[in-house]
Amino acid sequence: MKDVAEAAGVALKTVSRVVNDEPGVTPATAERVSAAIERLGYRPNESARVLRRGSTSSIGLVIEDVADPFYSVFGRAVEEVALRHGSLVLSGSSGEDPLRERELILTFCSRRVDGLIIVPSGTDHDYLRPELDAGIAAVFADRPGGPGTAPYGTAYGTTPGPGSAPGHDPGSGPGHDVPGVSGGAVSCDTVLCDNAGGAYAGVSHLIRHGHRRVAFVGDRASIFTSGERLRGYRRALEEAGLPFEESLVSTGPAEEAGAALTRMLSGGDPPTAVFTGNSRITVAVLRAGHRQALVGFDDFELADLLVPGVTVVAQDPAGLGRTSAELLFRRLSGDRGAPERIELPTRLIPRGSGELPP
Amino acid sequence: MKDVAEAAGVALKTVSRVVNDEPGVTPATAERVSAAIERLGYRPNESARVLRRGSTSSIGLVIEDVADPFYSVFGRAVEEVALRHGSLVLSGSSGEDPLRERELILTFCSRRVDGLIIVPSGTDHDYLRPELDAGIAAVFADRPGGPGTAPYGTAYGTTPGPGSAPGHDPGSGPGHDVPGVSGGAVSCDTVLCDNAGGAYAGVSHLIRHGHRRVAFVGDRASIFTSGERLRGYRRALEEAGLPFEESLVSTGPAEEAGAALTRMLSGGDPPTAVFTGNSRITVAVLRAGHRQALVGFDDFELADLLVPGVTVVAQDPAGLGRTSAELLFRRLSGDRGAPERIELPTRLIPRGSGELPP
DNA sequence: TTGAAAGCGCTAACAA
DNA sequence: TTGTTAGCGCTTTCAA
Repeated sequence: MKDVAEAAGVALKTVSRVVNDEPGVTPATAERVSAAIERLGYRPNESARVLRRGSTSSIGLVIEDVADPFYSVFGRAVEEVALRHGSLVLSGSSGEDPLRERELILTFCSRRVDGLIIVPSGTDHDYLRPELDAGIAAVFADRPGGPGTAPYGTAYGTTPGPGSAPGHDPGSGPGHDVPGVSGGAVSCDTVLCDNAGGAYAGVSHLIRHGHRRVAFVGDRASIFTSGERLRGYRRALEEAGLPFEESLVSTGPAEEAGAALTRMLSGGDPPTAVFTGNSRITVAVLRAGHRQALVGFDDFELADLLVPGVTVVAQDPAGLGRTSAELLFRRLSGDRGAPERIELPTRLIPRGSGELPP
Repeated sequence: MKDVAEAAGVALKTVSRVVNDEPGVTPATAERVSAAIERLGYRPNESARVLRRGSTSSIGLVIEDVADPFYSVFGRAVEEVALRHGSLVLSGSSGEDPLRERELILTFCSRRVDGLIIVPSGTDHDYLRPELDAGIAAVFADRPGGPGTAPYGTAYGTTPGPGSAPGHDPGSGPGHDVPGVSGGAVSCDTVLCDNAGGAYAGVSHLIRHGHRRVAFVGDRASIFTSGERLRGYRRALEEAGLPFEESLVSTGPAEEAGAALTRMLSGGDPPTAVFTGNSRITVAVLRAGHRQALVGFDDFELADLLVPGVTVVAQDPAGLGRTSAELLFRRLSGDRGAPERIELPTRLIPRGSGELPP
C-alpha cells in the first residue's frame, strides 16, 4: 500500500479511499492510484483490514459431512446467501463428533467469523457462551443446540416445540429417552425441519393404503431428528388405533438397517410396510433387497428411477440453508429480538413404493 | 490479551508464549496465565496473528458447485488433508462462470490464503500471475488451468499429455476444437483424471460386447474433460476399425442429452449402445427412458440398484482431492521442483447395462 | 525465565 | 479534496 501511495504520489489514506470506493477523491487522482495498483499487482491485506475494522465478513459453517448430499446442498444455499451479503464461508465437517465440532467452532471463533451456522452433533454447547457474549451470532440448523446457550438477553425457556402434525404428544415415549427432544432449553436461533410431522404424514400414508403393521427403521435414537421422526411414527399409529410394538422398531446406524429389517421380516407376523428414518437407511434397506411397501424420510437422487419409484417425505435442504443464513444475517445486521425457532414443512412425494398394497 | 496479562500479573509476551506453547515459561506462571485465559474467555485474534506472522494457515478451494456429489466428495478429501496440516478451508462455488471464479480467487488471495486448489472453469488464468509471484501456491484439479500461469521459475512448455490408454493421438479431431486440450501451456501443478483413457476403456468395453454403432453423448465440447473423453471415444473406434460418425456424437448441456439421444435412435441405422460423458448426462439419458446398452463416465450413487445396473467408468473424486491437497501442502512446505502433472487412473465397473448385447 | 518496544498493513478520526 | 497520526492485537527482536 505504501508502494502504491508512493508510485501514485499520494498519501496512504487516498489509496485506502480508492480501494474502498470512498467518496472524496478526484477522478484523476483515483485513476492514478488505480493504475499504480494495477501495475504493482497490489492486493489489500484482508487481515489488516479485519484487525482494524473488527468485522471479518465471513461466517463459519459446521456440518456433519461436507460430502453428504443433504448437507452439501444445504451448504451451497448458505454460500449463496453469504455471497449476497458479501461474506465468505469457512466450512468444516464435524463428522458427528462433538469434540471435533467444538474444536472447529472455536477455531472459527479465533478467526473472528461474524457468525456461525451449526448443525450440532453434540448436545452441550455451553462452551459457546463466551463467544456469544463476545457478540458472535449463531444459528443452529437441522437440530437444536444443547442446553446452556442463551444469547440476546432473552431466555427462551423450555418450549416443547409442538410440531405441525395434529395432536403431537409432547412427552417422548418410554424406552426411547431422546436427550434434548422435549424440555431442552434451546435459546439460540434454530431452524428445523418438521421431522415429527413429516414422519407422521409418511406413516399415515402407508396406513391409508391398508397397512396395519408398519415397521420403523431409523437411525440411532440419540440423534435428535431420529427421535422426532419416531415420535411422528408413534403418533400416526396411535391416531389409527394401531398398537406400538417394540419388535417393529429398529434404531441404529445405517449399516445395520438392512439386517434389522431382515430380522423383522423373518419373525412371526412380519410387517407389510416399512418407514425408513433417513435416506442412508432407505438406501441400505433397498440394497439389502427389500421390496415391500416403503416410505422413506428424505428425498434422494434417482428415487424416481428405481422400480418401483420410492415414495419419500422430502425435506428442503436448500430452504433450510437459506433460512438459516438469512436469519443469521438478520442478526448480524442488528436484530436483537427473541431467539426464533423456525420449522420448515416437509412434502410427501408418492412414487409407487408407498402405494403398494399389503 | 492485555487483560489476561494484567489478570495474571505478567507481560504480554508471556501470555503469547503460553498461548503458542513456546518454551521458557515456568509451569506455575503458565498455570496462572491459563487460568486467566479460561476465566476471561480469551481467544487469540487470528487476524492479528496472521498480520504479524504472514501465514494464514488456510487454503482456498474453488470448485464448480459445492453441492455436486463429485465435487463435494472432492472437497471433503481436501478438507481432510488440510485438517492434518492444521489448515482451514475457504471454499466457494464458481458455477462454471469464469468471472465468478476469478472474483472468488482474488477474494481468497486478499484473505492471504497460503494456497489455492482450483477446478478451473475459465481458460485464462493470467490474472493469477501477481498472486503466484507473491508466493501463493496453486494447484489445478480436474482440469488444467489456462495459459499464462508459470510459477516456480521452471516453465513447463507445451506438453501434449499422452494419457494412459495405448496409442493416443495428440491432435484433437477436426470439428472439435477444444481449447487447452493439446498444446496448451499449463505450468501450475495439475492433477487430472485419465479422461481419455477412461473413455477409451468404456467404449472398448461396449465394442467387445459386440456393438459396432456406439453413440457418444457428452457435455459441451468447450469443457476440457468432455474433449478428452471424446478423444478416448475416437481412439477406441479407430482401434476397432470402426468409422467415426458425426451423427452418433452429441455434445451439449445435460438437459439436452435425452432429446439428442432420442433423435439418434429414431434416425436410420441407429446406435445399439451409448457412451455417456458424465453422470449428469447418464442420469438424463436414463430419465429420458433409454434402456439400451450403456456405459457412463463417472460413478454415481444407486447405479447398482437400477435395473439393469449401470456400468460405469469410475473416477476417484476423493483421490483427486487428496492428491491435489497433498501436492499443495508439499509446495507450501517449500518444494520448488518443476510443476507436476498427475493423471489418476479410472476403473471400469461392470454392472449389467454395459454388457447387454446389441 | 521474563519483559519492553517496535511494527505487521490497514482504517478511523481528525487536520489542513 | 487530501494528508497525518494513532492504534487494532499480536509476534519478533532484543534486553534484563
